[in-house]
Amino acid sequence: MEVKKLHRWDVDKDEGEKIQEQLRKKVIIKPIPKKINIVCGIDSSYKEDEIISCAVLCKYPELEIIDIVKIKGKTNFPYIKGLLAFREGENITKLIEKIEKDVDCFILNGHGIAHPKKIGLASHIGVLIEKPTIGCAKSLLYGNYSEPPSFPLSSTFIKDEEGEIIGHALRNYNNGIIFISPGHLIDLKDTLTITINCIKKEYSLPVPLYLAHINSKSAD
DNA sequence: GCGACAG
DNA sequence: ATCTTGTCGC
Repeated sequence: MEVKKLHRWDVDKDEGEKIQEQLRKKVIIKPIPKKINIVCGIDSSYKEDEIISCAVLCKYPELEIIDIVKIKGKTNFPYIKGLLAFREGENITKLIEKIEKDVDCFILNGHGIAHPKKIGLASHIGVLIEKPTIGCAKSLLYGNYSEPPSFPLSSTFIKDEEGEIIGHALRNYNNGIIFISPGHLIDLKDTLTITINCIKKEYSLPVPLYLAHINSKSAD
C-alpha cells in the first residue's frame, strides 16, 4: 500500500523533534469509520546493525493469519527515548509498502499519543499511511495510571499531566499489563475494543503483534 | 542535581 | 532491542 513521504529519515535528534512538532498537528483522534475485517501487527527486531520488521495480517475478529511480510534494513538512527519512530520508521514504511491487501487497522509495538510530544511511533506511522493505528507497549513511556484490578481484561486510564486521558493500561490473561493508546484515525474506545478482541489467553500481547514479534526474529 | 525513560 | 538455561507456576 501507499505511504506518504512527508519528511526525510536521515535526520539528527533536533531535526527529528522538529518533524514531530509538524506531524503532531496532523494526528486525528476519532472513531474508526468502517467495519474492521483485517488487522495488522507490526514489530521489529535487531541483529547487529540490521533491523528486521515484520507485518502479520489477521482476519478480524477470527485472528486467522492471512499474510506475513518482512523486510530487512540498516539501522541508522540510535535509540533515543521519544524518538523511536526515527529508528524504526523508515524500515516499517518500506514494509508497509510491500503489503498488498487492504488493512483496516494496524497495531504497532510502541506508543501512540501516550507520548511526551503526543506523537509516538504508532501516531507517526499512522499519519504517513493515513490509516487507523494503535500503539501497544509492554512498558509506559509517558503519563500516569493506577494499577488495573487483577482480573483479565480489566483496564484503567493513562492520563497526561493535565489529566487528559491518552490511553489505557490493560491487564492480560498472564497477570501482566500492556499499555495501549490511539495512534491515528481511531479513538480511545475503539482502541480498547479492538485490542481486547485481539487478545487470547495464550499470549501476553494482541495476537497479530505477538506473531509479528516472533516472526521478526526469524530471518528468511 | 536526581530520577524517569517505547524498542 | 540484545546477551541467555533452567525453572517455577497456572
